[in-house]
Amino acid sequence: MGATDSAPGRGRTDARRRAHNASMADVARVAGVSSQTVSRVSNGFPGVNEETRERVLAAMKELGYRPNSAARALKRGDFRTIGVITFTLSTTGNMRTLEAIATSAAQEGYAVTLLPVAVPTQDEVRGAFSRLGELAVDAVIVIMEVHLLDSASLTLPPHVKVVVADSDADDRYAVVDTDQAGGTRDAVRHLLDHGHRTVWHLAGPSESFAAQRRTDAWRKALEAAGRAVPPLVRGDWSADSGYRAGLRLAEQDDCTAVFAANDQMALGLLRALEERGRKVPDDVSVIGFDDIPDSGSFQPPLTTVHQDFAEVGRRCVESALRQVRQGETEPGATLVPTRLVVRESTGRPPSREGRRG
Amino acid sequence: MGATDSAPGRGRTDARRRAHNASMADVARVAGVSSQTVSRVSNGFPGVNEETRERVLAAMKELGYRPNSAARALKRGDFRTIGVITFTLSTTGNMRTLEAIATSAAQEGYAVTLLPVAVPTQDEVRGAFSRLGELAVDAVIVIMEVHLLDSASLTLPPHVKVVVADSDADDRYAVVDTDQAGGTRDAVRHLLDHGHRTVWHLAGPSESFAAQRRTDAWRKALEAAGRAVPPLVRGDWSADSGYRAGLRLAEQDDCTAVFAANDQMALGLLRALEERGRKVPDDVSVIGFDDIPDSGSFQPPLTTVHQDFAEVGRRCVESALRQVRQGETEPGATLVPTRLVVRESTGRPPSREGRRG
DNA sequence: CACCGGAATGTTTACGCAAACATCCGAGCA
DNA sequence: TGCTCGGATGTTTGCGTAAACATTCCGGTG
Repeated sequence: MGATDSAPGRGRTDARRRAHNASMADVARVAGVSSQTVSRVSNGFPGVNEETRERVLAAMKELGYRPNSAARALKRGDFRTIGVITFTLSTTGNMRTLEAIATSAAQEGYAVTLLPVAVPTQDEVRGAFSRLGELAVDAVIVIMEVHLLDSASLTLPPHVKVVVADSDADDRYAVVDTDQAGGTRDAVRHLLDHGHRTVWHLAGPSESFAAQRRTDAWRKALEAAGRAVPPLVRGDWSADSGYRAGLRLAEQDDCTAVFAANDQMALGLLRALEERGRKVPDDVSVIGFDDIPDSGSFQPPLTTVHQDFAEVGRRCVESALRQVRQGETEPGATLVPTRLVVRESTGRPPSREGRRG
Repeated sequence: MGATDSAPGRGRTDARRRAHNASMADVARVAGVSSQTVSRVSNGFPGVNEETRERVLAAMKELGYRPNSAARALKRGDFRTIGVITFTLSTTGNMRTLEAIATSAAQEGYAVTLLPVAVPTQDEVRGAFSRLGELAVDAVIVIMEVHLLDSASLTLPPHVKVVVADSDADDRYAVVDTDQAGGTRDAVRHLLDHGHRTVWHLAGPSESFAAQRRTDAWRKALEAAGRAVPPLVRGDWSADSGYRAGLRLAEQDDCTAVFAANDQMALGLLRALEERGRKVPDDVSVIGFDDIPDSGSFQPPLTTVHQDFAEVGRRCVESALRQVRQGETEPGATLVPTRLVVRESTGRPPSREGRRG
């Protein structure tokens, strides 16, 4: 019953964290100015005498003043924050993109908040989108297959701007994507140029748009070159699925070149081929996609298509902020180019005799 | 003049986003109650007639009402947000930890905002910490070597709670760490149990505390078993550094077992040994640390120490929220156990003849 | 029948900031 | 001298919410 802390029953109003950061009013008092002047200094606005400004700055420093972002957001109507919706971070690509987003955003004075989606179902995604309304963000970047949210019932707060990374181009949104088709074309041509008659394809899961586009581009590149299109082999992005597919491919002795839709599957593929006694690149050439950091250490080092995730992230932020600042959405796609990284897993096909009818 | 409201030069006061989300007042008007009642419904407080509550809920739905988090934060004095400070996301561990943090936080109704630090220097880190004050977070989780911020000059807003993940135990903060020592001990014992006379160690960079602890534990485990402690070989976590170290290790024919401080270096090591004709596991056993997803697809599949990053993330959030809720810091370390995953890269040493003096 | 107690609901207020508007003051000019 | 003009600064106001406090209305009670 005793007044432990200070006055009894003082009825701490609101903020139980009293002893907290100094407010503008505190600074104003110390500096002997009005809080409005403090505000001007704090925001670097003109119209403050140099001498006054310094007095205010000194007071700020003395009190350890930090603007309260909640009050700012409430007053200004924006949060200086970008949300990132993602299903999983466990792919190199998503992660690197996220990292670039965070860095670029930070440079612009924006924070990044993560909105993880537990299961990639429409409901979950829709849930994430609707939570958005109360989630203190000015824009969202979606790193995820967007067909998950193509339902028309999707309602998201009208002021939240959306950018979609690395996914299908829904024309309602701004999309930033790697040039999947270009990268694939380069990969296929690289193999054909080495003399392979055709190129097999270890595709990613059919639900993935990125996988779909690589597959389409692969088929198109072969057709354009007048080559036969071998049957499709599918994996699920994992090294293990690549291994399993590799066991099957090792049986096809007319298979001299494989384009794997990502590096991890290529890793499994290499192991399967090795196990089955098919030498890479002497018997079979293998090319991947992504250029994950380890791919130079595969056995043999993997030739692959480098994706510039950092650039993707950067452009996502760029587009998001442009939309926020202009106050209007900006649908349309941006393509980030890829680069072929030639290492040791590709070479000429084995000489012809013995195969063929 | 003018005065219509949409007159030219209307000077929209504050929030230029007028047509925005409905506010409590709007809901109150529609439901025919006071905004306070709306607040009570919104927060699930008692003392509202069931019938009234439903009327309010209906109004909310009709208007698509979403509480404004800025106003909430301002009023309540907390942000329901956890910040994560990290240097890079490009290691599997950091990334998986981050993912678990985001998921756990979401379950508790907390958002996660990312605070990337460009360069891991003290100044940068200190900068990140001081920005924290205005950065709308109630707690921070640091995924980073803390010795970067051991400077006493580090001042962070007094109300922000700190949890340090996977790093050294500074007794000012709560620390959640993987049981590096235990995992290392298991790895070394596993090899010794297979009959190896001693175990070499491919260490991580000396700046890393995690690396340091693995090295210490490795040495201690060997000493405890009365074995010789071979010279230390150092890498920098990358597969490539593992490869380079592997080339050197391949020269040591008394080296029959290597404990690599992470899986990526083990990957490079495997390649180097393979290239030099040293069979794994017949000539040399290799064991890693981390159990990254691909390690089961290495050649051969890698025996390694599994780290439960998800659990680390979860406990970080747990500790952070406990601190936030109790309003006081809670220094002390928590250890998350590891698990040995035995695959095919470890076995008995080759028979002795031919070696030895 | 005046009164009490408590549930349901309403009114006031303040959170920290910044836009809008108001004021003050000295320099320049007729 | 009286006036305007513009830079420097102060005052008022409101953003959306929720705590604190006030009011209303009810059945039950002495």
